[in-house]
Amino acid sequence: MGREEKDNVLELAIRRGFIYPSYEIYGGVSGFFDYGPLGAILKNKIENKWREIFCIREGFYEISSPTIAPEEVFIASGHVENFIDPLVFCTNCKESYRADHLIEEILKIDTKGMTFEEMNKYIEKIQCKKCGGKLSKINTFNLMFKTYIGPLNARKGYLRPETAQNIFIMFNRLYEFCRKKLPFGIVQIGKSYRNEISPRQGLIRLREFTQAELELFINPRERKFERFKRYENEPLYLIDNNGNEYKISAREAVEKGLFINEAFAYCIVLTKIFLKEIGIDENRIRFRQHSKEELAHYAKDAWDCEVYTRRYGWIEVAGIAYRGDYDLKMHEKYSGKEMKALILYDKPKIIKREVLEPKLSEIGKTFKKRAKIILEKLKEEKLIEEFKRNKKVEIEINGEKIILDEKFIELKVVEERIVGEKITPHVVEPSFGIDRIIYCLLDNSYKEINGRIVLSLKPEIAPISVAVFPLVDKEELNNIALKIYEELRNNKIYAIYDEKDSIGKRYYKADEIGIPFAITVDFDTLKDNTVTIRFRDTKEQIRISINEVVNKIKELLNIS
RNA sequence: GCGACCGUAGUCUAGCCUGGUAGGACGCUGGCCUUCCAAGCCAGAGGCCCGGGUUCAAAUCCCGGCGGUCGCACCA
Repeated sequence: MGREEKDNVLELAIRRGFIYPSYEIYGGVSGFFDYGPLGAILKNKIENKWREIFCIREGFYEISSPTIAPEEVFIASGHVENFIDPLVFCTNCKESYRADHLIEEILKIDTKGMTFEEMNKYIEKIQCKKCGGKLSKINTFNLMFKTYIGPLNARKGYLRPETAQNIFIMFNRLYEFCRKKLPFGIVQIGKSYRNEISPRQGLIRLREFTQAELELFINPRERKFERFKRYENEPLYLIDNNGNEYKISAREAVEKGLFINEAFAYCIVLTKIFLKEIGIDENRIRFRQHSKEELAHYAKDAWDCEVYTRRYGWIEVAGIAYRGDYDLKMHEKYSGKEMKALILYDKPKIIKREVLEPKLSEIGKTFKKRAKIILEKLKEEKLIEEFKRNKKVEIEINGEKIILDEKFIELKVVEERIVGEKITPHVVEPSFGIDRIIYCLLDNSYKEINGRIVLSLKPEIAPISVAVFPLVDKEELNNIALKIYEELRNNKIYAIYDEKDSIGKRYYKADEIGIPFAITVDFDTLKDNTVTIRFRDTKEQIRISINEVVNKIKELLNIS
């Protein structure tokens, strides 16, 4: 895995302006990074590629929400309660442990649902694994950033630890927008915040990071998912939670029961397709199922998408979670607002039913204030049989017996049309860590060829698309090169111009930041109005007329 | 959060042990040279992570903080 070698990729990324450690002049703060000039373009291109796939091609709509939310949101979502680590440390040697893990390991007691006070009692029976010392009581540490909304008597709030909650909260609005039909999906790209205990490894673990998430709302009774068909043959590299490896198609994985349904498999495949399309080698992409212990508090099943990197081995860049109905149910409970979808039957069900219909005017006149209670009681089904037998019913209110005969009620047969059933949709959630993906992409693209560093980013993803150079720094060449440079930019193509140093040096520097094409104006240009286009990966050149340059570049970049 | 190691220009690094205020290389800026694949010439700018202590004097020794790497733990 090459753990000892230094991180050339990170070094290049910082040196050439992709990323910088944040707040450097004040000593830096771990877990935060700035995107520099090239990194910001790269990030935008990757996010737009994601949009291209999820929004344009797959047809899911994007929303954009605040990153601060009132406390209630995360009480309901379970993050206030579950997004914490119950830590204990040894009062002697300072070693720290997860309390729940320790209890399960040493005492073999299931800690699920246990309060911290209960855990504390068990912890008293345990000594430090390392030195036998006394363990402290549980220290809790919530990984969410806390804040206050407004001045005086402010409402408590948190910076969101995931973008997903906003979509769940807006479910009714979004369900309405999507014309009340399942399945439907909503996406969001935005910042999330987690106050990690020890952020490390550059872009891999950040305290503020960008997520791209899809919340796909489905009917849990449907195993099928219409759009899955077009992707079912995609080959996948899978590792299930027993450690079994599979290299099979998505369809086969569904048939083997590895995935809960086709919608889940569809999200797995989309994840792979996205990574492939931004330029990650598909042989470096695998999916690993979470073990029971790894599962988040909301997840019924989850698979991580991992990409292989030279520096860190396999790292998680996306997670596909089956959140079931957890979130909608929780928000329904805490907000008191119904959050359900109506599933229509093929044909409305028509149910014939006998009811005792009260004659309201008679009951009201006779029983006055007691009428309301009487009407409630009349809904009891057993009274129907009694009425059929005796043509009257006897009910009791506060110890008083009341007899109701045909003067007050009549037996009727009513027809009820039931068009469908309300259910809580289930959610499949692919969630992407954009920053990690950027790191993996840089790692995947980084090549050293005979001492030459080449960042072989796909042309459409590379931050700068074209470099324009005069072969040597001569005014007559520079002027032509500058004109081409200008024209490219006017055609919405990211380009740079450089006249310094030898041509070889300029090619080298362009290769290092992944510029796929270099246009060179040479002395032949003065004679016949042609220039060369040099290709980064092969160093080959073609010669074309200046007039064709923009169109040729557009063609190479795959834009029309 | 614990432990180990570490922190010198944009990058890599010499100097630290044996205190006397920094030297190189690449990069950067300007100039020269240069007719296709970085490292030819000249000139220039730029640095001891922060704070405190010891000392006549601290990049150097001590303490604390911040940051980094690795291991443990954690990573929804």
